Amino acid sequence: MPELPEVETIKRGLEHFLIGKHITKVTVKTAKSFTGKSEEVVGHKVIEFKRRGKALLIGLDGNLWLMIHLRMTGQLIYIGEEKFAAGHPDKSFVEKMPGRHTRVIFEFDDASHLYFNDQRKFGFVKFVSKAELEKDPFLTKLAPEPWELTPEEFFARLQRRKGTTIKAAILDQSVIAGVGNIYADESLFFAQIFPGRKVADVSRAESGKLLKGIREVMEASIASGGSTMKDYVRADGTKGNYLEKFAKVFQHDGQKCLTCSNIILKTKIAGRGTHYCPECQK
DNA sequence: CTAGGATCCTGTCAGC
DNA sequence: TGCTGACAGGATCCTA
Repeated sequence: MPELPEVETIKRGLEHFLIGKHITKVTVKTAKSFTGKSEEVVGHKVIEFKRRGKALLIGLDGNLWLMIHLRMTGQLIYIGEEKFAAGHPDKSFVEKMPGRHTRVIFEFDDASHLYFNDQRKFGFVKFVSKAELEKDPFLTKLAPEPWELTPEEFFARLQRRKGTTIKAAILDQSVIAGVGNIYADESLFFAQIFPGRKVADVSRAESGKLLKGIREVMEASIASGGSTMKDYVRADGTKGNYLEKFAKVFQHDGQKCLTCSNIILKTKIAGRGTHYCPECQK
């Protein structure tokens, strides 16, 4: 579930807390969730944070990296003097750690902890050298970030997927990095394009508007803090939903379109639940 | 090569 | 209440 804006939010939160700290212990509770020799992570210092698409990259001294992908249900929870939780928003944000879905635990030299939680075990932590990271198949296939793609290059990359739907095309990480199901639906609403339209029928001008939509929707989400504990817990203590801050169609099926008042529909396109306005999107 | 469906895994919810 | 199937903010693998 975490898409580019959520991972960016995590990156900004964690770099604030972790840069300069040494890792003193790594506990792998679920073998599937960790690749590499976890005992060799111990003793290394956190140097830098990067993000590529939906992948979080944590640079350690000695040219070593931790690559983390949250996939559908991953979340990262930092607990030290302060607490920071982001990723798949669920009640673990406010529960005691480790929890039922905790897969990997990192401990730091100030006794703070970072918990990698993942209900469905699709996500992972990989410990690799710089050389291995550069050869990682996910990263080598990954398209440029939305802000690094020119409209011309975006249009050209879309043409590689001419026979499929526009929604399937933008979910393809080799076309544009970081778009997932929420931002696909939201950006297609922004661009007034029906998600099931064939790529071949999307004009150059429309693809330009779509790229603009992807950027703007993601920027709005990042500005609001992605999905974090802050969004999950409202000031009055009730459960929040960060989607309400920016989503106009995602999970709005049955509700009125904010633009035209027609009812937002939900269907299945590209194998995914797809929300759209039948009046605004053609 | 492309497109689309199955698959990995666990939990929740709607409908009998 | 208990069961069953569908579905869930991802990416890869397999088949046609």
